[in-house]
Amino acid sequence: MSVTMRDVAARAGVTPTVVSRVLHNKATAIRVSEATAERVRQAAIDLGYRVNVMARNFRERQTMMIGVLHGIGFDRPLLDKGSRYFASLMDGIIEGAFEHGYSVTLCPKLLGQTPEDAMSDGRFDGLVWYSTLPSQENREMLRRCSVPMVLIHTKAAEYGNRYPAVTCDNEQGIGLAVDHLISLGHERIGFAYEAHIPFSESAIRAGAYRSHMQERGLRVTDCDFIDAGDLDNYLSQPLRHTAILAHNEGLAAHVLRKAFSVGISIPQDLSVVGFDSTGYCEELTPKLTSIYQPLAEMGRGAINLLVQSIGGNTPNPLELIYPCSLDIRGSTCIPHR
Amino acid sequence: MSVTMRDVAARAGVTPTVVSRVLHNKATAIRVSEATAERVRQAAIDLGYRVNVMARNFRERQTMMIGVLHGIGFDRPLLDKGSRYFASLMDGIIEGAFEHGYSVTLCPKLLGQTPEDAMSDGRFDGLVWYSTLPSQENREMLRRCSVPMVLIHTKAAEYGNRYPAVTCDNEQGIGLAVDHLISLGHERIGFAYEAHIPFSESAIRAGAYRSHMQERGLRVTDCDFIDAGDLDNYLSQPLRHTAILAHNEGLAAHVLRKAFSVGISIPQDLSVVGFDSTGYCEELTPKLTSIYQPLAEMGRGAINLLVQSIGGNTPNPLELIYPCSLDIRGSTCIPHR
DNA sequence: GTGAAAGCGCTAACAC
DNA sequence: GTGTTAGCGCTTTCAC
Repeated sequence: MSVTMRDVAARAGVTPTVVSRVLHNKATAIRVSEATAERVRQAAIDLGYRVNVMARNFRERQTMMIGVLHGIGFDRPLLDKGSRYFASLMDGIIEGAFEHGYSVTLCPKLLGQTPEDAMSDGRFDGLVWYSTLPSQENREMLRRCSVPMVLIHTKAAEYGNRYPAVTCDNEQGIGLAVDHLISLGHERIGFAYEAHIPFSESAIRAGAYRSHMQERGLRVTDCDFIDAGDLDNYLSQPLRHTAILAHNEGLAAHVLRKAFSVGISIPQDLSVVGFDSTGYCEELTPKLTSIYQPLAEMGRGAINLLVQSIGGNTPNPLELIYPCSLDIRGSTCIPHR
Repeated sequence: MSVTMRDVAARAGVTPTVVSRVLHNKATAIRVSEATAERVRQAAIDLGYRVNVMARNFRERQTMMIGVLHGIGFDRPLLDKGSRYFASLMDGIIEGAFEHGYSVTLCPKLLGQTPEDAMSDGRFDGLVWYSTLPSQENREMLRRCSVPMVLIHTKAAEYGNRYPAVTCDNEQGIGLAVDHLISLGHERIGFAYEAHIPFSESAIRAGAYRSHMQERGLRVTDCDFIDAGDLDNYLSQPLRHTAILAHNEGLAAHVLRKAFSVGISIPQDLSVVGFDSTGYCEELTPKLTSIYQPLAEMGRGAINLLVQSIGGNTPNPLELIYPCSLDIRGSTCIPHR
């Protein structure tokens, strides 16, 4: 049916071996005469020959494909609404991968019958894991996986330093936000998060908030942690805080909406700071002041580490930590009282 | 190195053939005794056997992969800023593909050395093409491509009805928007688009605007078409229109921003209607009234057609046209004069 | 410089 | 029910 090397070889009056050498630019290294090479090339063009990538992948045991386990443990869809978190990361990943000659496959669900199949069946040369849920099941899945992998938004230590990992500097980022609010004059600052979902970064951010507040001489009690599920209730009572720091931009946006619906003015009545700071923050009303983590760059950084792993090298460094900055927009101001 | 069928066969005391049959659930069809089957399964588990997907793909000549040529001819990145057009489509495509057992690979650039390689080298069982630029180069590339393909946002006729295609009903959508504006009392309605980019849909929408206006007894002249590049200039002069219809939501958002920067109030001074109506419109200020095309569903629909093609069937229908609706938000109101 | 031969792991005719 | 055999298209020793 389709044109193979055999056909090209026949037409050029050589063997498939030679064709292989010519078509992969090994002709000079493994000595093929220029005349022969030219004949082979011409034959390939005449016949409209194309390598069969699958045959080559099979033979070479590499696919030049990177799988992105995106959205494992999340409700889909992920790109078309709300926070641009995944979108930003994906842009960086796709770009980084293509620079190294890899293409990127999105896996909203796991491929294959079982988790192990999914990931270690030769389909991908490497994997990007960015489920942020450190469940026992995930841990088990990763343990069984024999393919190079990079973790995003997880500390390498969390999985025994067996995989390279990329995070932002959550502590520093939270510090920027707390200091910003304090410098505006806020003292009663709450932290909003989704208590029932054990995001590992969320816990880190919560901890950073607590310790940074205390360093600044501000008391933190359990009442200062606001669960996303309680937001309605929280906002319907007299406000306990003059500012809220949310663990990500999606939740911050949620606070904005809820506040609007019950007549609380942002930022006059309540300052709000988010985390992530993608284009989404620009689109909200008011525009959301947010801790910026360079997601696209983190995606590219993750690919760099992964490519090292795939090449058989120990990624260096094993962990890439990106500093955050603070994008001050319209959702924060000095407190009214 | 890794465990193969041979190993499993040896351990179970059978041949690879039997293993293949058992592990692909053909055991009953091709009669394998339950006892043997069980032994094989156990051996596979004991050994931690996993199919080598590449070997299978090679052998079976199918990869269960769909390639999405996204962003060909566009500046990257595409997901993290601005319109959610691509994001919405991708969500539908990914979801649709997974329902059929396919995974989705994103190709911001073409793979391989030449365009033909890129697409017909056995890597993908099918392709989604959603470059919206009907350039000669694209046309040539598609002509050479021997892999099943589906076009999004292009009429099948534009490529000789050789590929199934998915679009929205642009004429009907534009009609909804024009009628909405007319019913509010607008008569001077302009159409904004990017004149230098030959989006095929853009031209269709422009044509639909013209004819629908005329049907409603409103005159359209060349002055009613506003080029994106001229927006600054256009908005700095006395407004020629009371409403602007933009060819997509990205450009509509641009109008919103420009208007804001020169002190034109939307919608009081100028009503604005976009096209697409993704989550992006909700996030803008004011929220953007927009013609809705069901992008995620269109993505799924495209995959359905593609899967039919891959299966060797002529997609039926060859063309899927989705009706639009109108999402009225805050960027339109009655004209002041 | 070029070719012959073997084999990657899997599947499917076709025996028996 | 199970095994034998051949081969998908490619690359890579190793020989000449």
